[in-house]
Amino acid sequence: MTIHQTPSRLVTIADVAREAGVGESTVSRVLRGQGSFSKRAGERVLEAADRLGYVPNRLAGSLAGNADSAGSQLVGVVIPSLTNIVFPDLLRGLTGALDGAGFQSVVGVSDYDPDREEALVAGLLSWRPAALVLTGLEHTELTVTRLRAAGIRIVEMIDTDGPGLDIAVGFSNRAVGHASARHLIGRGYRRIAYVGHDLGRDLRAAKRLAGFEAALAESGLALHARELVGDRSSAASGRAALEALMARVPDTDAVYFSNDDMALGGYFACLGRGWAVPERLALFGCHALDITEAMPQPLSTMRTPRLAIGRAAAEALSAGSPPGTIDLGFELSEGATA
Amino acid sequence: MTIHQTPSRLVTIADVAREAGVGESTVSRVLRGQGSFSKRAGERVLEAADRLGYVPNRLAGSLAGNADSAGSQLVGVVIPSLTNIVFPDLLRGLTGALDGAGFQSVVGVSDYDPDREEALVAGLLSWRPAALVLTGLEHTELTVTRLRAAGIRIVEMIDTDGPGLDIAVGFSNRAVGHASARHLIGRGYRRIAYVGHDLGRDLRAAKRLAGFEAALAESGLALHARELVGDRSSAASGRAALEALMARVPDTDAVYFSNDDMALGGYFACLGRGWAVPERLALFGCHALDITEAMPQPLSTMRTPRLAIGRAAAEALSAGSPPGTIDLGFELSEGATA
DNA sequence: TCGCGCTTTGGCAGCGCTGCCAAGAATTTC
DNA sequence: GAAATTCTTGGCAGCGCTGCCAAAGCGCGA
Repeated sequence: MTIHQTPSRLVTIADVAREAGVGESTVSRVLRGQGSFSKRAGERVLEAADRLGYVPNRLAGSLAGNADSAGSQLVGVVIPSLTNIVFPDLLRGLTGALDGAGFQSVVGVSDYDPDREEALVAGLLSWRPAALVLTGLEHTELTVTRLRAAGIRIVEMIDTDGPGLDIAVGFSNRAVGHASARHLIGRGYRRIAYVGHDLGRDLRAAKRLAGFEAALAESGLALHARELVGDRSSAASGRAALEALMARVPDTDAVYFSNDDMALGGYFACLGRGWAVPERLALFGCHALDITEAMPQPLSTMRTPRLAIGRAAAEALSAGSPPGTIDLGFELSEGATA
Repeated sequence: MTIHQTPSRLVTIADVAREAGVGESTVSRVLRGQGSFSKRAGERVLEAADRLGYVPNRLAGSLAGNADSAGSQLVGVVIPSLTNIVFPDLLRGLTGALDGAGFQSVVGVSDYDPDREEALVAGLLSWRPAALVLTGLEHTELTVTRLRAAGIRIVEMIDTDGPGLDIAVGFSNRAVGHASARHLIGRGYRRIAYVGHDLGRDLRAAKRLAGFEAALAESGLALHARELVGDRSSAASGRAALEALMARVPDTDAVYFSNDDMALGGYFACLGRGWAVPERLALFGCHALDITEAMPQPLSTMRTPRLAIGRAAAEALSAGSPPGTIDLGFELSEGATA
């Protein structure tokens, strides 16, 4: 092994062409396996490229390529959070499938802030991505304008309760909330409370609650109580919120949580206080996180197809699906807590 | 609002120059706030850019810019997993700080596979990133060769047990394992078992175990038993593995888990079986995930500075820190399970 | 009014790559 | 054997931007 000096200039296609004794275009064709070239040329180029340690410069490639529209093979992704495991799951499905199709993901985290999303979208667009994948259907006016002007494919993940900009992949959060309430009502619970995190920011959770309350109303019921924590969704918040709720409204017989991690915290509160679940208090979550399946009593929750959403988003993009909504549904995970 | 046709050609700097009645260079200077230009020119350019909805093309910018080395403002990131919350945490710290410094992250997930990492690194390098951020110190030979040849800054996160390529930010996994064992020994446990996931892939977990066993050996002890699941780390795996272990070696008095989520699964197993924690069985985890702090008995574990590692990585890059290792340490989270 | 030094400005050559085109080589057809 | 067809190939323009340079504009003292 030789001492390696940082080369003053990286190897370019011209270097490879010289080394292989062919023209630049030939190198380009061989390296992309496109167009026609002789076997001999192919071998020489590949050999030369290896010998020089050539790494193509996609920046240049994308710039030169089809300059009209989607130049690059980058896909911009904006998710609201990495804390809530829901979004890493989405990301996993997305990047997994995107990788397979030869795309790279540029990721931004908006922290549930529309203005932050706006800034991220602007930044991402400057890389001339082939497409942009966002979370949710709500965006600032400027964001929408920019997205329209960019003339690229847009995917909005996780929410199908409303018109999308281009392709929407997800499920109806309203329907999830509605079905959750139906389940609790069916089980005979009547004094049902809600425990959630900041609704102003997490609009999907707000939609679930709206669907939930609608179902209650259909049965002549109303939310027995609600306890909101300003914080982001977490087990600790769920635990604290449930304890606060029960101190305030002790005759509550079931609780609907904004999220499984909140519900897990609630379960911990019950364990700590010795409240029998579901006899004393029933718990119902959302999303069916892996963790809640390992609980002594598996959590009653709604399984949402997070991985599949990410994958479907990627597939819709690489397949060039027409605009529209792809509803992947959800499924009751019966569990043993409600 | 007018009907918006996808423009056949996106607005370029030349369009802005024409609209503003100035030269291209002036537009470039104004837009980047670099070099000198008159107030008047500045205003006209900004106005024109807004009017046309100009979005700079960073592809072109990076290509033209300082072509010698770190052209772009992209930073490549490779993490092994998004399932294990440890990595989203790293990513969060990283992207947060990187955003602040004007970088965008291109993310790849290697799934703990060195060959996959190799492919991802090759792919990321083709975007001529300003730097690359990897996880762990172990890479294929070809990966190392390519990284060296790229002549860019490299950060390796989370592991400081060995020589890094450039900048390493993290903590000593060996030391974590060692300290965990010291704690258990100090508490009087002697029949200590290990429950973990696939060690061949998660090399950091393997290093922790090595440190753990070394500490045991220093006290004249050895691992009482070990139970490995081929699966990835999860609460369900932890639960199943602990039950299998206890069926096999029932006199175990403490268990060291590869990870907090495995430990949480173990805790659930204890709850289900009615094993008193820590009297019948002590549990010790790793990483101090948020969730485990909300448990009725907080998990005894090691708090690792995941967010800080991501942040420190970003800062080392933007500050142009010299090569070397940044050890952020770790901290015992005493909890109540061991 | 002129000349000097400073600020401001526009033109132009690339950055590395791909698409297009036309020329040359190889192959086939009659 | 000549013409027609196909396959290979290299040259060159240009993607949108920035850096460099020289020219133009400006302020001010002599």
